[in-house]
Amino acid sequence: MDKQTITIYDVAREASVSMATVSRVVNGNPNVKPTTRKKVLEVIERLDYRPNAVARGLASKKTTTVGVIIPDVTNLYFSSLARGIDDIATMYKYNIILANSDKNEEKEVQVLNTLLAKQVDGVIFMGNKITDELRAEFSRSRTPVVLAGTVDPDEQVGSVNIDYEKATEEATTKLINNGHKKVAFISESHEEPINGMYRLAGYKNALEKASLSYDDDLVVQSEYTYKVGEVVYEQLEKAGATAAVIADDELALGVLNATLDRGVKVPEDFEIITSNNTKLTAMSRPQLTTIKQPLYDIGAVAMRLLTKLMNKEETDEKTITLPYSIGTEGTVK
Amino acid sequence: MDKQTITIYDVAREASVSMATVSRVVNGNPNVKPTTRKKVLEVIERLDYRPNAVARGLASKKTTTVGVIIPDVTNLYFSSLARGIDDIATMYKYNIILANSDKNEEKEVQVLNTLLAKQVDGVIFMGNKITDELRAEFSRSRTPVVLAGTVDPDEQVGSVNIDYEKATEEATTKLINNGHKKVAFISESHEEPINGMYRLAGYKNALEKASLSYDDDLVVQSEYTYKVGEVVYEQLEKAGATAAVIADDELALGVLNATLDRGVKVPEDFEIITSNNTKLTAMSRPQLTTIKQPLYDIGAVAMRLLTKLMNKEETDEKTITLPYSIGTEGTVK
DNA sequence: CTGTTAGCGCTTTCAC
DNA sequence: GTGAAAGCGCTAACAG
Repeated sequence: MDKQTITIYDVAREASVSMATVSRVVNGNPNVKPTTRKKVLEVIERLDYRPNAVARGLASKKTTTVGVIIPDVTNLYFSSLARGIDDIATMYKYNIILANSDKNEEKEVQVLNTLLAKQVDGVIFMGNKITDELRAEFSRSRTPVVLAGTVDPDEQVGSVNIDYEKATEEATTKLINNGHKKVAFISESHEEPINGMYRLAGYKNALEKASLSYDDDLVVQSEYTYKVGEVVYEQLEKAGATAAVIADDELALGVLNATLDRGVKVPEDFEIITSNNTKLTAMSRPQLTTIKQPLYDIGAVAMRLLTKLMNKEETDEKTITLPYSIGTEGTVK
Repeated sequence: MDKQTITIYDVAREASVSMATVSRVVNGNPNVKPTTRKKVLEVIERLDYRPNAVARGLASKKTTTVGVIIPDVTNLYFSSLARGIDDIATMYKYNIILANSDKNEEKEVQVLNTLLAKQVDGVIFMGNKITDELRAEFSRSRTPVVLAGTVDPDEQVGSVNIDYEKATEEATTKLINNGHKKVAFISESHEEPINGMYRLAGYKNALEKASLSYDDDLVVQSEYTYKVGEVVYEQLEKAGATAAVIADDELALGVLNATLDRGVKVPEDFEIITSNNTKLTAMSRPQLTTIKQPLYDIGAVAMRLLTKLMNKEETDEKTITLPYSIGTEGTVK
């Protein structure tokens, strides 16, 4: 039925050695006489032997694959992180099982469980809020977990982020310094720690430092989609905002275009700073100013951290904060 | 060391049945007395038993995971296909191992091999040209393969695409009908069958039907990046083009912005039709007209086809062509 | 430096 | 309807 699959045993027989020896040469174990190694290698070549990673995984209890939970691959913010993750994973000989969660708590738990059932050596999680259930699953398994672009106030697992509070404060301040008195803040639900705890706090800090009062109408919670740009802009207009810090690039672009479509001049009459530094920010006209998060690096560093955790290496710090700046992209790759 | 992992054997003992029976209830085999099933289920619950998918994979020779080779997840065209793939995969209880290839032939072969070593039940390939080496690997393994958004003239494996030739012809004709005499055609290397064989042919067909002569200067081969838009636009300007069919959305957006930055009116003085229907097309100002490929569906149908192949089901047709249209996106999701 | 021997945790005949 | 037993293909002590 299945194509005659050749096993380590076949190689051993043909090379007149034991399977242990074959295993050794396959795994690069130095304790093999060069002559023997050569002989085995020849047979492997001749028979076109390919080690079965599943069998190896069962025997060694290591699968060299890590699970990656992502809200949506078609979201440039997350796919950029994913790219960093995959590159570093490949560098360390890991593969990635990618699963979309749509930030749906039920799916997240469900997917985490199938990942663990598949014996992944580690998990990288991107999402929102770490629910209690999720946190329980994380600690129930001994599998290391790293959050990328995702924070958990209860810092039990590894994580890589930027300082959202400071970044948002800086962005807001920049707008205020540009003369805006009514700066709006738009993000998804404040239930999410990144928004509710950090970004919002940063926004408030900036207001306070500038002695501006906080106005509820200037704080809008919205889903992160391009198409709601219209609606959001109308709310901002009604509230009299002349500038906005927006937590998502697609949404920011939607607001930008809605603004332009109404003949409002950007940035002269309405100024926007967005937060995710995806390539979209460089593709709009005018270009969007953004909190320049090192997207690829967040993913890459998260994966690197995970490799350390998987190897039980000493790690100085499990909660990593990467630097950011604010500006426009000069060029996109 | 490892957390005391509980196995099927523990469950069997606790439930006073054989592991065969436990296996049966776990796998929903009907040949189990309801009472027994209930008892086993209770023990599973109590012990919090989770079947080890790796062991299952080794014993059953099925991993319920498929490999997905993608040029770059951060490319919206491909990530949209990937989303369709993952959704259908999930629906059929498969997981996806996602690997970026950068369209690099060496990486493609390398990654395919590690995927096969991991005993994936099937492979979905997105890329360019299927090199001979790749084709050899495909047929050497018994693992079913489906190409998504990728054609192989030698139709040995499954594939899902649109009719690139007809679509490009239609796009070109549309531009010609809008009064353009000098329509350019921009794509990546003509070595790629999609470009060299189909799109280019479609472009030529359109010219011919309109009795326009083919002009080499109007045919540009360029990498698919936003930033080369400038350079490409300059070539088009020099060649006197007043319109262009562009094979990639990021590139098209680059050209669009370069055009606008020069004060040229779009579409009045320069008209563009792009080809990939990514959300970028709706986010530009003006919006880009595009060949509206059903991106998500291409991925979804490819995955569905793969499930059939993996189950050795009868399939009417392994080469699937999906419909397209030409226009602008009214709204983006 | 190399071989022997147990498993890894589960599926799958084959009996009963 | 249920159990016993033989692997799946490989790693990892443990000898020698």
